[in-house]
Amino acid sequence: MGKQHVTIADVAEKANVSKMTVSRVINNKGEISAATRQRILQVMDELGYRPNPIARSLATNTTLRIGILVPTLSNPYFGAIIEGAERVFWENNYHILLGHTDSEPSREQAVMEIFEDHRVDGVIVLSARSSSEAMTQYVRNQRAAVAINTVVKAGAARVYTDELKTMALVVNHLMKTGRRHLGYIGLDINTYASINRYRGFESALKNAGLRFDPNQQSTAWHDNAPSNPIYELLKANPRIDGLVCYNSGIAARALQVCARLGRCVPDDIAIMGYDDIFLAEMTSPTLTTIDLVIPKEEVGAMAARLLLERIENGDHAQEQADVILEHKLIIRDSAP
Amino acid sequence: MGKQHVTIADVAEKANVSKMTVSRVINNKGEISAATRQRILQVMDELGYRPNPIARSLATNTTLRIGILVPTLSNPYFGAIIEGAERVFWENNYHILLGHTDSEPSREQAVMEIFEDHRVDGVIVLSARSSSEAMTQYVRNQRAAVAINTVVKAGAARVYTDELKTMALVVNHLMKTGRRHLGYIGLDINTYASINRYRGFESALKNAGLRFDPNQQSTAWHDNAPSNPIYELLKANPRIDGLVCYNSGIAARALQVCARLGRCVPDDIAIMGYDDIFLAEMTSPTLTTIDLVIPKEEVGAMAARLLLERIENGDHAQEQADVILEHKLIIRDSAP
DNA sequence: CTGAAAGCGCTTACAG
DNA sequence: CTGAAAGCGCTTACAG
Repeated sequence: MGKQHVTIADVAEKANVSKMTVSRVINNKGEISAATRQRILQVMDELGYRPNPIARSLATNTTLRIGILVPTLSNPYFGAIIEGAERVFWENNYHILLGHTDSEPSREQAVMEIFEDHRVDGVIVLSARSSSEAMTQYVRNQRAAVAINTVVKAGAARVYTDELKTMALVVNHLMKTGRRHLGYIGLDINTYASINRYRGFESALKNAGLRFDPNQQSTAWHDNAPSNPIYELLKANPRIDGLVCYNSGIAARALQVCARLGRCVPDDIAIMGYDDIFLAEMTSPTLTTIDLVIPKEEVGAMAARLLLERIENGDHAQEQADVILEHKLIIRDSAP
Repeated sequence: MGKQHVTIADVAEKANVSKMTVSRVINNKGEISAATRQRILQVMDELGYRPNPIARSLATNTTLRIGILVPTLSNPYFGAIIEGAERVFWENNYHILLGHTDSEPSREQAVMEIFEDHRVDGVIVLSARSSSEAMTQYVRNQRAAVAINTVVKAGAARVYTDELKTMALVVNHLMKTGRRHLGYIGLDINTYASINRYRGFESALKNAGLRFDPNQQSTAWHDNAPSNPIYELLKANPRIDGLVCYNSGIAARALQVCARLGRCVPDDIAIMGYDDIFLAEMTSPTLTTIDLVIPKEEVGAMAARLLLERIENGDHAQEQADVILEHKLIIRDSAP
């Protein structure tokens, strides 16, 4: 049925003091005699008093609540980041209001407005897809913000992956092992990562002196596509001897396609995944991938710390605190 | 910087009416003349008025907020359930306060108390590990509750998997394909699923007329264990010709162990996973598993609907609405 | 059809 | 060291 809650007035009455005095001991501020302090603490204990955060929020205009905007929870990538952030928030008595957009960019605005309405003290935005202008506006209406892999011009600390540098790492590895005809399988969504990973691949090829041939690339991967773009790509471009995949799930599918086409991995073709998930160790051959240098949980924790700092300093005027995340190679059998 | 918010008083003043009247149009209740209604709506629009849910919560003692207790977000199993629930809540204007326990049973109480403090209208509890008595108590202090794969005596609608029936399915499948010496690899945690899956395996063996030999079972799997319990088990029991694993991740590891031991899957030994994740299609051989008959998102959605019903009917006196989740076989190559 | 008053459970100046 | 009053932004009876 839910409990009957005891209020500050109940405590005040039983302890024979004013609500003001009770409030003082709750918040540990202002002078107060040791005796009454003790008495009040005891009464609070007897009555099982717990302050009502809603009333406090209304009075102080502060909520100890953080909004996290996330496209999906089915992807453990986001789960791990949120988990890392939550640990920091938990220690600091902040709680999380979930802002799930169900991977619909059109819901991002609604979610950000709900954060405003609920007066969250700050927001963390994960891989949002709104335009830079729109996101800058949404963020300006928040009290503090951290954007992870999300384009935003100002008003937020930004944490993002350096896809150009990462793709250079990938392409160099493939070059060093003798591959010269590189293909790419991307993802058909407009996220920061998707766009920049592809761009990074393109410029890494150019920097390496290789020709970038759009016909050897496909950004059309879709889990429920009627045709299989990996199959089409490899079939149409038999010269491809190194295939870079947007993520390790796609790379695993690429292994299956190679088996179907009778192309031997890694002898005929090297396959590279992205993100070192459990799956990467379980395929055969196992997948060579790249992974964040720091764990995803630590990315979340870092974002949380940045946000708490911004909440305390209380305005957006402070310098942009950009944090750039780097990747490292995890070499296994698909691209030794 | 955050926005300056306009209040009901601002609207009232500009529209030349009382706050009461504004409140009536916001909530669409009570009689009101079409003219003033129009005027107020227009003023609200001009001023960009949005009601403050905190103030409303304080006044109505209702929050449109749901607490979800979850052990971890790194596991997409929970992510999918929460995602399904969120879609239902979103449609009904409820929002989610995240109650992450970081897989620490000791945090469950704290999280449930935070839910109380924040006056959530209801809670969903996922795979909690507190004792049945403790959980019953925590749940009694909430306004409404749904428990998924969590032991609780009363006060909550319960949604849970029928592990006995499921294990009968698994064991029968292995029997039909000629396996007679079955082993089990469990997980070393005290969850509803972990305990009952093992029990289910035991009773399925007995019902099938097979001997249950504790030495052929291991519940000690741990991702960071110094030794590999799968290896130990198979090494010590070379007669095992069918291995049932607590989940598909463990089953994938078992495939690796078999390769190491030179045991051919499925000829020498059949391997069964549990939960049909993407990984199960990507191993070689691919994994035979079982999976929920309805998608995990639907489990979440169902739990959300149950909870909303209970919130509306507003008390725990109503009958226990137990929902039992069934599984089906997904036959692949590791146990054809 | 509309409004003045009180209240939800806290905190914030301001007095003493 | 302690308290009376006002206020945070809403809603809920109660009047008229």
